[in-house]
Amino acid sequence: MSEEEKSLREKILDTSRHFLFTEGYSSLSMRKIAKEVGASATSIYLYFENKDHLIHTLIEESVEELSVAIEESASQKLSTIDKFEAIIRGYVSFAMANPEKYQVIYMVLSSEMGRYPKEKFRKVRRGYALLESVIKQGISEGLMELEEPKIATYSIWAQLHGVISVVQSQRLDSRIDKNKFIEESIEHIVQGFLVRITTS
Amino acid sequence: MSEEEKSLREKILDTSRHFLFTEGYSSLSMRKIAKEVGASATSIYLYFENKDHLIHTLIEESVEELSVAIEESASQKLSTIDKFEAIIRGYVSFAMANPEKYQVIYMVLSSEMGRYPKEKFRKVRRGYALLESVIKQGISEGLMELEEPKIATYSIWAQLHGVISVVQSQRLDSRIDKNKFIEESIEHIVQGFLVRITTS
Amino acid sequence: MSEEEKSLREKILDTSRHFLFTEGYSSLSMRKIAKEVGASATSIYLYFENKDHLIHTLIEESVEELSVAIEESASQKLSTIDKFEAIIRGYVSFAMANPEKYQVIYMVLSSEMGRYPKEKFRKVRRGYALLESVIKQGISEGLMELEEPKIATYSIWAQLHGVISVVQSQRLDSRIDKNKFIEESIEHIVQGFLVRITTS
Amino acid sequence: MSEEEKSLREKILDTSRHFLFTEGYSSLSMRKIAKEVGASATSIYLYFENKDHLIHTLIEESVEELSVAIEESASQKLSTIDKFEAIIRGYVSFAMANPEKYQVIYMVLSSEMGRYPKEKFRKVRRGYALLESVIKQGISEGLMELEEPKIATYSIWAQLHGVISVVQSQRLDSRIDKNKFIEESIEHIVQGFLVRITTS
DNA sequence: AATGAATGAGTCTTCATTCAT
DNA sequence: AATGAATGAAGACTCATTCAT
Repeated sequence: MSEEEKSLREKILDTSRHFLFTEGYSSLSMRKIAKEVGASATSIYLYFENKDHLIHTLIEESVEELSVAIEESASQKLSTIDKFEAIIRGYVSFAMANPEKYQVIYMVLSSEMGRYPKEKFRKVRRGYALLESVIKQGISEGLMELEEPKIATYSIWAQLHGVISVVQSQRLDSRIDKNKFIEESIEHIVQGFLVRITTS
Repeated sequence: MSEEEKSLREKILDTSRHFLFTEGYSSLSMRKIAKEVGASATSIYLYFENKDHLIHTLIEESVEELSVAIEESASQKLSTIDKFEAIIRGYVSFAMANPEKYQVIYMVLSSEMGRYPKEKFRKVRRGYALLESVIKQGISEGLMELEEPKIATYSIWAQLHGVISVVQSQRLDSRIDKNKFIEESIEHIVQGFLVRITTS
Repeated sequence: MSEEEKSLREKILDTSRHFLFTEGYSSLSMRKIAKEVGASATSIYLYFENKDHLIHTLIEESVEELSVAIEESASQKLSTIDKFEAIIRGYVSFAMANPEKYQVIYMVLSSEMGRYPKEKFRKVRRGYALLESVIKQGISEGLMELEEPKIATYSIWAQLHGVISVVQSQRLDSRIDKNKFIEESIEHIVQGFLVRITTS
Repeated sequence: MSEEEKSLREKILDTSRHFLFTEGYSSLSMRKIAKEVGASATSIYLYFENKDHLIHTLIEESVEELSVAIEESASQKLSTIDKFEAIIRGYVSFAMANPEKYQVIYMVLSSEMGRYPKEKFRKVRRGYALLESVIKQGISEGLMELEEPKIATYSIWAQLHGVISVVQSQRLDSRIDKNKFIEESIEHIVQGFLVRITTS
């Protein structure tokens, strides 16, 4: 019973996420989802109050998974510098391994769907908070020289997002190797924040 | 007469761009546009063959303006390092001064609207090409130490886009000052690509 | 329940057929049909994929009914000459008893709607084939003297159609009695194909 | 001046007739016509009050031409039997030589466009009247044995129309040669009306 | 737990026609 | 003689959602 139930719910979420990824918000339709999962359109309403709730659930789950991924990645490291990199790489790895889930987080939040309840954003903050604390630690250890750790946190996030989204939206020049592009971008971003005495 | 004429076409473009910015592609409708400009929906078809053409025009114009902005910004500088920074700042300045036009370029190109004619993308490349050439010059002058200028070009672009889009989509923490955020981000991005012999 | 259900589909078909007959293909509209049957335009799409499918269903059903009518009419006769006449009269009787269904078959097939799937025409051939076989039999029995039975078959069909369509499209002189006109026309057509040794 | 004028008017008529023939009444549009003739849609209204008037003109002209063709054809013959056949062949020849003009007469008159002013039909009668008078003559000469010449007239007309329309609407089996089909049909139709003592 | 029937509002687009020039 | 601008009405079709079962 609850098995079957969960199964359909899951199928609906997966299908919705996939459509969102491949065809965009504007052509996401309850009927298409229903058809794809092999149920009636009405059935979707048994699990989700309406289209917005369905999408909100999608976002929520993705955000949660991303947060967990980052936390796990960081928890395996000991030194501050390793944690710093682990968070960054954890973020990118999640995005590349789960493009559909990653995209859902950003795609839908923009202008298309402003009604996403603000309180639910708390969860998103978990990741930011973790990175910020590591950066603060890094400053105190002299690894970085930053006046505003909060700004640095958001800036790193933003730059990473830019890099990932360029790759995932296929705007990257076809002659460029994706992995190399990502690897080099990460290095540049990290370098941009580290104190550069190392070379001396 | 010719004043009035140009005016409606322009009004349609402005209104469309604005709706695209505030409400997204999915809720952009010919009827809404018409209502907003105070004309009948039919009238739009006097100036644009259909919805796609209208949007393509929007994109084309924005891309063109952005390209021009970057080129002008760079042309006023002499040294390579100044040109490098001028391109970056020209890009960001355009984006911040014309958020709607900037967003149009990226928003609509994603999955929602894949049918944008590939040939028209040539124009977009103009900016990339300029930055790439400056980077190559920078390498030859020993300012940067990069193996793949093309990757660097795209990486910078991507990072800048990430920073701008975070600000424009209002995902930035409300306690952070936008201008400061942008300024610091630019500095970090630039630093990430320059040779750091300075400190030695 | 299942009564009501079948009813709406049927009502849609009947109404469509009637509109097609009275106002022609060009002014047949989903909205009008919906209004007439007392349902929303959307509801039509519950029973028919689109306008074309609706019309195709109409054609298919009419063709089928006509075929059956002809076959039944012929099957009740024994001699070749009787079968020959029975087919002709069966055709005409069906057309006169079901003018709307008859017209649907021809009206819509013309240039207005070329996209009727070719394979579905097989059914139409059933009637032709039957008449052709009877004519061949008639030739072998010396009743008719024809070199090309296939041409004769189509010619009879065409002439009958001309006669019926003149009547049904109300192009007949108002002073002429319809039934008499049809009766005499049939006789002339039949005479045109029989060997005229009788009088000798 | 009147040269140019007539030229555009003529072009409009020709184009309309052609569209009517190739695409049917439902997709005949003032704008398409205008585009095709290289004028503005508005210009059509300089020559024709509205769409209906345009089509009526089309019909009127075709009817007139057909009438003339039949009359000419008949006037060259002396004997009644020759006149009889000449009318029939004149009708068919006109139809086959001017399919677009022929189709206009029948296509549009049916249900699609019932509003064609009844009085204008007088002209159509000219052809009927001629055939009827020849048939009456034929009866008095003992060539035909018919009680109702008016019915015979209409019946011949109807049969011929059936034959022609089957050919022109491409409903004829592709294995049948058109000319042979028409020739044989005419012969059968004629035979159906002649007294058959001749063979004895 | 699941669905078939139904719909009002909305989508883009086309049409014949008018009006001022 | 000719036209560009404009529009109200209508076209087919899609959508999210509700309701009774």
